Amino acid sequence: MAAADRFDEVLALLRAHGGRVTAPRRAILRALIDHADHPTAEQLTADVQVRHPETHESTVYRFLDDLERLGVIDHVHLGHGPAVYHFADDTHHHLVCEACGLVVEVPDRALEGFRRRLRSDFDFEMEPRHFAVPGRCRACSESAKVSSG
Amino acid sequence: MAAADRFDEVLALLRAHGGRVTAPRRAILRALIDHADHPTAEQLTADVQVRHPETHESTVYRFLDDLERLGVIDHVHLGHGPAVYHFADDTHHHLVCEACGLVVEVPDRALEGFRRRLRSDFDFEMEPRHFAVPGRCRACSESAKVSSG
DNA sequence: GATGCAGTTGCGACCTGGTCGCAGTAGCGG
DNA sequence: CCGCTACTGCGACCAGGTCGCAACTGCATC
Repeated sequence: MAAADRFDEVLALLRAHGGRVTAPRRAILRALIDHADHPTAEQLTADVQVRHPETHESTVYRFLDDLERLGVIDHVHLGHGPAVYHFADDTHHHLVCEACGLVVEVPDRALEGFRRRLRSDFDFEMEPRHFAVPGRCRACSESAKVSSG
Repeated sequence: MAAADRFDEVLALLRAHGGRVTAPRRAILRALIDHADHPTAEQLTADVQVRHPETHESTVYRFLDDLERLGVIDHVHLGHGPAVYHFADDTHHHLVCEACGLVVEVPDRALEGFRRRLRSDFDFEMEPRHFAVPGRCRACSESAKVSSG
């Protein structure tokens, strides 16, 4: 989806649900779209405050909550530290290296075998959208082996 | 391992590393051993304070950190909210129902297929010891289907 | 283009979960 | 039973986020 389309589409959806389009909301949505990767609420607040320094963090949190309720975005906890946000139509999961913080995105279907196994063996429906799967990237896992061996 | 053995063994290990055995530490370790499931630091503090009300939460956190550094215990984040603690020799992983909070323990080997897949396809070594795997238990996943359909 | 009112805002207080510096206390090796 | 040093209780502090409130403003209506 083109960024301009997304911008107008989200605002239309917001209005359709009785929400109002305000200057802070435009700026926050713009910041979300402009961030290619996974921004935190703090990063988005900082981006918005470059042009609108009076914008308060609580405004950002509240609008992010609204967008999440509308199904526009999701938030993910990558580990300790703040949550990150991304558009909900971008359906992937996150692997996070606990050593260097690298985030690897994996498509949902990569989970299918494991999900089936947990379903049949443990009556559990895995859904790691809200929390990332922790571990080590190859580089960190190899350097750990070298330094400890 | 019998509880009494574990108690003495941990204290011996502590002393072997230059640590001291104090009344608060005995009480915290006792509370850890007496908890069959996965207590939070707050629960352990409360348990200890039944008999030793002067015990401070920071003492509990510090001793838990020490025990973790000694490899005696691990902490796991089950989701939002406080971390829980368990003995490190009890090597399992945690599936947590995000709806009802149910914790399912799974042995490490249940992860092997998925771990191999992530390793070969994404150069990633999954190690979900420090964060639980989120999802829904069977009951919650079925009641969600009913109420939404 | 003025009016009204509900949705939104900035602000500051507050919350949870946890950490830290400090001065005083107390293990435990000698 | 001394003395060194680890440990303790205490309170302040921190990150990340939430909430109540009074003021403001989008926007539907007239």
